[in-house]
Amino acid sequence: MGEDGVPLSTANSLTADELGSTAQRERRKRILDATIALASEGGFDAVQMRAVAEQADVALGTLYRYFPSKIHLLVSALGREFEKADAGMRGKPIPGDTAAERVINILKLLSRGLQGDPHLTEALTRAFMFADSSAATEIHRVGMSMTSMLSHAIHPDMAEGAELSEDDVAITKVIGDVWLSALVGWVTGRSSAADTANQIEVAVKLLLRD
Amino acid sequence: MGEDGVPLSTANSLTADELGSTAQRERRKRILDATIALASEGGFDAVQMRAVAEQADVALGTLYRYFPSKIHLLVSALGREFEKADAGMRGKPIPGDTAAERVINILKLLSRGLQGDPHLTEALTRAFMFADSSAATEIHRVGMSMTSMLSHAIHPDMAEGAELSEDDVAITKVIGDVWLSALVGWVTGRSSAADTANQIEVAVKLLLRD
DNA sequence: GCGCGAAGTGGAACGCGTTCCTATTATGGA
DNA sequence: TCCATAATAGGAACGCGTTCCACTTCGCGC
Repeated sequence: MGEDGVPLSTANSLTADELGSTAQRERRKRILDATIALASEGGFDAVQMRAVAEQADVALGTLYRYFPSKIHLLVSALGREFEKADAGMRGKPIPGDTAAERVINILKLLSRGLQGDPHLTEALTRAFMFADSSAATEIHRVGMSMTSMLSHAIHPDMAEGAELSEDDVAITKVIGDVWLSALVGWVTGRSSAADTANQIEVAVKLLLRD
Repeated sequence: MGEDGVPLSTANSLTADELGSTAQRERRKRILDATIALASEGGFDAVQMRAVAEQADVALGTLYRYFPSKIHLLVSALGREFEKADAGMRGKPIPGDTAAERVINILKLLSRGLQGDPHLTEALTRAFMFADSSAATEIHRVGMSMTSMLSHAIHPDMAEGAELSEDDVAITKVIGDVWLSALVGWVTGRSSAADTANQIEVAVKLLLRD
């Protein structure tokens, strides 16, 4: 469905660009800000649609016009945060002599950012895990940010639009998978932050041993 | 929490063994059967607590007495299915000359079993992803089955209670993670069954190249 | 057999995601 | 400027997970 980035016409969130008026872009921003704020305070359960609407100063119906479900809303918020993180990393060199070290460092940075706000992380991860194909567009954007950050770590001096080798793509995917699983383990209280970090480190070392 | 297998006293599902009377064990079985049946027909959404109660011929309150939430219910059902699969594999030799081949084969078997019943898989995976620490006991059992099956594939001639090397444990965990992520991707409609199979195969080959 | 506490029944009620409807307000073209 | 149309407000209503409660039945020591 939608093969390569081009979304089908299924119920999508209104993206920032296709919003005509300034007022609308601001509404959208207010909604996402409210979402992040509530998630940050109380996690997934605290992001209640009525509460988001009220805090963003929009009607419930309007909220649903912008984001067709709580999941879309949270995944979109996650996307915005990831893009922020990705943008923040671009430019700055990543510390580490080998690809493995750099990948571990970047994931640590990300994790620290996330674990510094456990409730937010819980909310966003839960949403990501629960999303179905109707949120494919939003999820794809998150995946792109992730890939971008990891490629950047593996080949720091690569040009912006350049592509990874097939093997590197495969490795990137696996690392992303492990990271996601580890995050789920942490979010669901199955493993500690230290376990999580370790789990990722072990996986990266197994995969990037050259 | 509950470090190694010994559960804390948090809200647990009533396990099969600690159920005194035969009538109770049968009630529990009826409930899990109803759960699997409903999940198999219509997936996560079709497993409605009222419907489960009715089909299992049990009052709603009783259902909640046995399983404190829909998540506990589904994860317990998943646990039963995994243990069934694990038990079914024991004894039978796994085809494949190398550890990698055997692991891939066993995962294919599992996936085929699961993908043969997409709705059921969707329901169980969703539940697993959404479970929090209060379902730690049930989740732990699923993890044990998974580990058992994978160890069996890596070292087919190993004694029952024997333990894997540290490296093998790490590899097992990573494979489990990838499998879970791939499954989530498939369940949420982000990737096809073929993609999923391929994703796992690539990961296993990356990890078990000796 | 009797009584008592635990377990089960049946159903009302509550919370939150979601849908829907009507009234009001912005917006942009003739 | 005025009007048609879309967008928003405000809020009622519905579905399903979950909780609660009054009542009945079961199991077991006396």
